[in-house]
Amino acid sequence: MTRPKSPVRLDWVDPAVCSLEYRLKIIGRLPFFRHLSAEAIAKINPLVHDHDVRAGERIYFEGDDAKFLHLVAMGKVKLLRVAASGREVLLDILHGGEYFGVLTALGGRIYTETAIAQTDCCILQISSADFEAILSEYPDVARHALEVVSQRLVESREIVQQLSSFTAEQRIAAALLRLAGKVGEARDDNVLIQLPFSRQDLAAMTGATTETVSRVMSRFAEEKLVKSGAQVGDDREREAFETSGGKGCS
Amino acid sequence: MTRPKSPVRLDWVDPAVCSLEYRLKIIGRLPFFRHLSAEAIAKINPLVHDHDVRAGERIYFEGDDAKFLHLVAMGKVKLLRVAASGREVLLDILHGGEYFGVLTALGGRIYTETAIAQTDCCILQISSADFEAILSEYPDVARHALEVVSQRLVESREIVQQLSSFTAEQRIAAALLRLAGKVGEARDDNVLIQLPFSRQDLAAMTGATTETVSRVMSRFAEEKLVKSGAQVGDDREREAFETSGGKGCS
DNA sequence: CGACTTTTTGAGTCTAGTCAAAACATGTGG
DNA sequence: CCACATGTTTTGACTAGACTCAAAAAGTCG
Repeated sequence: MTRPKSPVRLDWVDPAVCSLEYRLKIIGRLPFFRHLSAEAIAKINPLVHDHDVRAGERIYFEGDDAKFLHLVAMGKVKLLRVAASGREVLLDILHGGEYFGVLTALGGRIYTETAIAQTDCCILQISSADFEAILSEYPDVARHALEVVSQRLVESREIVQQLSSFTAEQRIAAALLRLAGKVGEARDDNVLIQLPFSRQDLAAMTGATTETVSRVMSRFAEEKLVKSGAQVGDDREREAFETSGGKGCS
Repeated sequence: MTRPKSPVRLDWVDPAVCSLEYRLKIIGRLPFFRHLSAEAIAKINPLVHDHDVRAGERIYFEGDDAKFLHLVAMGKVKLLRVAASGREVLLDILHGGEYFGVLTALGGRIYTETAIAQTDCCILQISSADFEAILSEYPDVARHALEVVSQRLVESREIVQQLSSFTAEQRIAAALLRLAGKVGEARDDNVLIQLPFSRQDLAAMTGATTETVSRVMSRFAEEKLVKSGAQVGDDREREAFETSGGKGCS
């Protein structure tokens, strides 16, 4: 276990949340299924297996047989790949309602990245075969999924552009803004990113080294652009932005 | 016009190819529609507008209103984004049967990248509204599209990993292998990439400068890993691989 | 042939990586 | 509660890979 346990559980998973009584509500709120009728949700419900995962645990490994489609019911999950050099590359951080695993379901494929619980999580799993059946029965699900995946492709290409054309400083700024937009909570005139998120994670997200991230973050802190740390009682790690614009962070 | 016209048209678009008589056949071969019945294709046919584009011409610009879904019937199209710094980033090179434009159709979005004909092309276009209608009428189209987009997401993330963890040399090698896999033609014990493809293009594809690409390619040529040039009469530009494995190109 | 573009090569510089050590946290057991 | 072990972050000095600038060489086309 490389990550120390947080002093406070940000996303404490109350066992009751994943109990049967709440599942219909959670499933019905997922982007994939939100548009479906209550009866349809009830029919899908028994196909969904829920699974509690503790922070730091692997949900699956790159290369494993892709038997399930996964949906984050609660908590945060990170997707990463490990290069031959041993370098970890953080591809995405997922939270409530987002899918991961494989949508290229036809044919038994393998996972192309590793999924790790960033916080304690509740994960919903649907077998590839069952998801195929759902797609056949409710064609609109495929259209919603198409929307979600297309959006993700656009984001991934945005990252490709940033990796190709930004300096380390710009990439780190862009990554923080991305996180702020995704998991940030508005706080007066700044944004709080409440995540157990190390310099290593940020380095893996920006194609930089931890040392470089540390130096850049120190510079940002000096310029009063961000604050970070496990401050203010309850928060494990936070980044608070004051001005945006600066440093040409597109 | 930054690119000189090629002495030989690699993908000369015979006007007849895009004539009515051939359209049904072409449309029926697209991955999106391949599985449909002849009658379905015939019904879709009138919704498809074909459009000849000369090498170097812009098909649309980043930021334009996304009114159409595009499909490459013939030729090669490159997708790129231009960073604030002016740096071009080449995101993908598309060929026969591949889509481009926007699949996040619901709601009038804009194109997130610029599309330029790399060779003379024949492009099929379907308006967003018509494509929506097709998705409703033939739900399997959405599933096939889902498959295609998911695959593209996996590829994009592969590139993210490479940009994050590879040296310039490795990125260039990986890009060549990617091109070889996609548009390469087997040739005895090597692969021919028959494309009008400048050092600039390769630089934009790998997040390197033209100078670095030139130096690396010279080194590869020295080691007899690749040959390149407008040699052998008809070919405008070619990369021929002998050994693969080398240099840790994953 | 001569204008133009692309590619190659060279020299100098700088960003970010590497290696190493100190400072800081966090959690444990005496 | 303190001292220690473990892991993370910060700082510093050095290095190197890739960029910039500049000019020559090679190709392309009218």
